[in-house]
Amino acid sequence: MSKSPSTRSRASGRVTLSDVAARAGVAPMTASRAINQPDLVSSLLRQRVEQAVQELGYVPNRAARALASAQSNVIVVLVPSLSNTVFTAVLQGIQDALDDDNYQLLIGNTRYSDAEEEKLLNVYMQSNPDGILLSGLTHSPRVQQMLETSRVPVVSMMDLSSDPDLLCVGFSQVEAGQAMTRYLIGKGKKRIGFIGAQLDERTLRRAEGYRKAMADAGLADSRLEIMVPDPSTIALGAELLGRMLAQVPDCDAIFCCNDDLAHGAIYQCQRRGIEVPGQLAICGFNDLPASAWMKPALTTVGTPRYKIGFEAATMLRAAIRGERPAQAHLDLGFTLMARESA
Amino acid sequence: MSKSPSTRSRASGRVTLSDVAARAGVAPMTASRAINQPDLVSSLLRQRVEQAVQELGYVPNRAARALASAQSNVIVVLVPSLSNTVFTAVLQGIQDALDDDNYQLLIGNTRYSDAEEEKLLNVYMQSNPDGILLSGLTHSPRVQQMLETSRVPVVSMMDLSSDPDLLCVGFSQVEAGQAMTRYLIGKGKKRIGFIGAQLDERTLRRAEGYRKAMADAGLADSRLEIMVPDPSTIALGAELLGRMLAQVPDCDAIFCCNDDLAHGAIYQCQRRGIEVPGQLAICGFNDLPASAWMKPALTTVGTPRYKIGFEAATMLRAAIRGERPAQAHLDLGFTLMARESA
DNA sequence: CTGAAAGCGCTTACAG
DNA sequence: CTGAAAGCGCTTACAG
Repeated sequence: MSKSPSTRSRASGRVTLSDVAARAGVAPMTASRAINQPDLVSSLLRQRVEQAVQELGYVPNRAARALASAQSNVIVVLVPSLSNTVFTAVLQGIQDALDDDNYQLLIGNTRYSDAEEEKLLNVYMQSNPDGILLSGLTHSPRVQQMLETSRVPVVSMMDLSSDPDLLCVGFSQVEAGQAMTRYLIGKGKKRIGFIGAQLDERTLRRAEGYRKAMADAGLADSRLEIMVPDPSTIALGAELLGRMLAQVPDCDAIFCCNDDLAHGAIYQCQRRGIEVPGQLAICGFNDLPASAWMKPALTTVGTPRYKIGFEAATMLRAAIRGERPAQAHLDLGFTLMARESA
Repeated sequence: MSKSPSTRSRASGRVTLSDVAARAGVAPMTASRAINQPDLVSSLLRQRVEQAVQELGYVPNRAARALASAQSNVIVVLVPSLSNTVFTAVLQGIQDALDDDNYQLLIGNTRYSDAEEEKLLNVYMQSNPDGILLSGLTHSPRVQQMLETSRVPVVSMMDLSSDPDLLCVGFSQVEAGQAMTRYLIGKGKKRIGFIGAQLDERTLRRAEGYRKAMADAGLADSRLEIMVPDPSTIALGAELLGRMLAQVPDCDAIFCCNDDLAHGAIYQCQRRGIEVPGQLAICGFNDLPASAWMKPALTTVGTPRYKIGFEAATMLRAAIRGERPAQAHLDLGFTLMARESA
């Protein structure tokens, strides 16, 4: 195995490429090639190396490889939440797109905090990533600076940027918010409330779309908006429904910024004996699995989250190879799912 | 900055510790200490180094550090799913427990597959992890062998092992399945069906508990069990409810191996006009957020998933430091949540 | 408290 | 197709 450790040895005791080479009777360089570029090695030596790898149980040291090659094969992914299935679907898409590429995913959970994002990126930059996938378009100045000076390829997920130089994959959150609001207006609703939580970028954009549509229809009224920074949960949806009805008793529809809130609002209506959509229409955003099944089935906006992850990772991979994507902004659209609740 | 690259230079162009040292007028070793063990450096030199770090925007190279120190500061976490909130809660607990420890989490999604787990572990072992967190107790022989030969500390999450040498944090899935079944029996139910999907380790153990309780009560009947390998979803729960009623028309209760299935079963009952729990009692497992809110509120088993992650990471951290935990098997228990549906 | 030397385990860049 | 030399950017292990 390894040379017997001298007094000053710092050897880890693990099997190294040199051990494999020695056993196979070749130079380390040849062993390296036999493993990483087998076509460049004669089949005889390749077999001897492969056998030595098996016999010794050789595991390559990724740190050494990264250091020598100046290539980490690491891709950093930053998402605001791991408990929100929207982002776990995005992650699934990313993993599927990168499946056989030997990339190592460094997944960071920013918890909807710019400061946390900055902290995570700071640490992850130490791994010298080949590429970075970010959620959303707005980031702290220091994050933007880090990204610029590092010159690492970046793809932003979820929304569409107005900056033509930025690579992004998603859909227009503003238009989606607008489309849902128009749908409610088209149903004859006049007093349409908007419930927003978390107040992340996407919620703010959806609210922007809501406001546009309401203003266009001459229905705008700031009392119809309830915006709170708390995380979106079913419990919060139930609570905010109550607050909305107290504040605007003649409210005839509520647009919840996501399905969790909408579920809570509907459950609360059931408890209070409010008929949905007869007395009050309720709709959500994202089309979670339960939405199609609950009674009444939830009217909501279907979003291509899995595909966003898949396409963003695909775009990033191309960018890492130095290719320019055909379109820097990939619009994956959204789907209004008209069901029973509105 | 860096020495001007000679013809044979392989320098990455990034700012290195030597650049910082040169700027601060100290040896690289002193710069290293000023950054990593500031107490060992005089305040004058420390300040000069800190300033150089700022001015140059130095980012340490983690690969170089790992190679030189034979310490990766990487912890590998393998979970069977990222879309199941049970495991995202576990991850949250892990992250919180490891927050300021400068560990880098390598999160692998095994997708409930032993083969995938093996593949992931194979790749992640290349990062020379300091410790490993695994879900479940059963793994492929090659995984077990990899873990043994690597001598890396491992903590298993979710269930309790019978092997005293194995570190684990969780609760008895068998006992939990048994407890829920006894609860239904105590409610006077005689024809209690069991619906299991995915057929992962935990589902099989819960089924084992169900069988024990049924046998103890003299109620065992293999036709009452429906086990399918498909992933647990609301849609599947709806479908399997139908299959169960077709197969066992006089069924008076159904124990679903998790809440997703139970939600689907309840929604299906609503569609079919079956009264829950009057005509048919339904219960689940895990107590997802929606379970307390839906009508009827779901009777289920509350599980300490966040705490499992937190405690497992804490135990692993101790093991990495070479400490033996007070108890190798940490039982965090479970809670029967008796609500409306059963 | 500070630093010169050597080494971690690989790959690059040559040369043959 | 094969290999000897040098280097990646840090830290260990000494020595002063």
